[in-house]
Amino acid sequence: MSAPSPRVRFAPSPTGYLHVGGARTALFNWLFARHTGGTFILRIEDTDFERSSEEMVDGILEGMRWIGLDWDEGPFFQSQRLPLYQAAAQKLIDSGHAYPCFCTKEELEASRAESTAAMYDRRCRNLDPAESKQRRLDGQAAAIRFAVPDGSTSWNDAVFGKVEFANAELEDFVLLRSDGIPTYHLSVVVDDIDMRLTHIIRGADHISNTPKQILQYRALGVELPTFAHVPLILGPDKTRLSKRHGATSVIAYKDMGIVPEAFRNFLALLGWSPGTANKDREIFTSEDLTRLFTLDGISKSDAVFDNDKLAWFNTEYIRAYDSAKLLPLIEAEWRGAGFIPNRAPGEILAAIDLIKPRARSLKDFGDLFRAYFSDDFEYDPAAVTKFLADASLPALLQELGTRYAAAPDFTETSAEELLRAFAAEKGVKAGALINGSRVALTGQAVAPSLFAVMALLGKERVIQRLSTVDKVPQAG
RNA sequence: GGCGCCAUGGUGUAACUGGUUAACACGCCGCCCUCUCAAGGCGGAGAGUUCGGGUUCGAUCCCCGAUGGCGCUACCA
Repeated sequence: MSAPSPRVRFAPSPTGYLHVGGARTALFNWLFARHTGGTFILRIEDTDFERSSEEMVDGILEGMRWIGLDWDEGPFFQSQRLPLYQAAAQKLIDSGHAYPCFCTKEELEASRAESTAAMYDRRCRNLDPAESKQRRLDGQAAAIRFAVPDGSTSWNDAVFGKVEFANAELEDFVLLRSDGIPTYHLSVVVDDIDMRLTHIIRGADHISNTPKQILQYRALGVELPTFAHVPLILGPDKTRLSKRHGATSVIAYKDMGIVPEAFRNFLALLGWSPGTANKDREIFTSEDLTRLFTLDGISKSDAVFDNDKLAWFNTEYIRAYDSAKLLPLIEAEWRGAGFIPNRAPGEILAAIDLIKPRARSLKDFGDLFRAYFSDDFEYDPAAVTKFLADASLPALLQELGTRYAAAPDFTETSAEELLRAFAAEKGVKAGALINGSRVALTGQAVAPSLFAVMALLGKERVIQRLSTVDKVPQAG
């Protein structure tokens, strides 16, 4: 019999938006599934009704779609599978692996306070089964606890190797709350079994939970899946990534003008490496990633989220993107910013091609580069100060404008020839005119080669913007 | 506190089962190019692998301890 096709899952809890760590976990599962030809399942762990919301579910799905992760099965909702967990709990009770606990919150506190290990003292574990049954029949609420056996529990983690816990460290944890709702410990195991998962790829914060789950697999007589724990992502100060460090939701990066493939590429390399053969590369397409991804490339130590590196990936992707592919992303950015371009589609694509090598974010197309898409743009005061401060410049540039108006043709080459001849004639440096013109035409000190910009904008606009250069507000 | 995990320049990673001038990328600095800024080209600083022991002819790599960080320790997930 050959090994079954891998089945993996991403199982977020909709108590918040898809955050960076969750996205990376989802990505690794997805890459693993795609690499092995396996199945990627999406499961929503919404058993905490208080904190879960439909809005968060939508947010998570949106985040996954944004980074390009599609799932083969689901989304399944645990809230709709309650009978499954209850049946499993009953099975565990029947087989002597679990028992009802009638302790109140106060009793539990007292129990933990008395115990040296600060754990529940299992006082309900040895209740007479008949008595327990009667008390439940009488309507007394009971939580179902797992009866942790003696000994120790270990497994061979695909990332961390052998991990072992003494069972004495484990409390008789709750499987089913007294209201019949399962806890995480029960529902994950039941679902992971029911969905026939072969590999559990999840955050390393679950390492300590794993023995509790393994104990249930054994009690249920089910073979263990392969566990692969993935190191966590930390903030720049090496503490757990949180709002304190800035954006933590994946969609926030979309809103910051990050291109999805850049984000995915960046994320993939956080805690994973394609190995020696590819160590000189960092840019990987989705296809590269799925081809190269294996569990043994996952590292054991936590990784720090580096915004500078993300920004670098972003510029690389924006530059490499075809303008036609970039356009929808830019249009979304424009819509968000309330900006309406005033150009023909062909001109827009040409402008994107010209300026994309200089963009660091999709946002740049909506602010820094407005002058390429509209006649309604601002002049950057710093640029004016830097290149347009000379009092003699406006008049010169206006005169240059009239020369362009009188010129028979207007191409990148002819525009440059004319300007340089004009500079020589006036005894000024061509550079001064070029830089001044750049600010007059684009509002920015940073732009592509001036004459390429002129050719793009067209003769009329160049003349227009040069003629009104004296109206440009001087800074400060 | 208890238990578990981790530890290579500022950051992400590499270094086959112990033998390398400890490599690559981001970031940083400088030079070239140049009409600005990026890009690109060239060069540079920055770790002797957290610290201390041990094993070994020889440890980033194996063992022990310490330290630090993180995680878990709920009728949250």
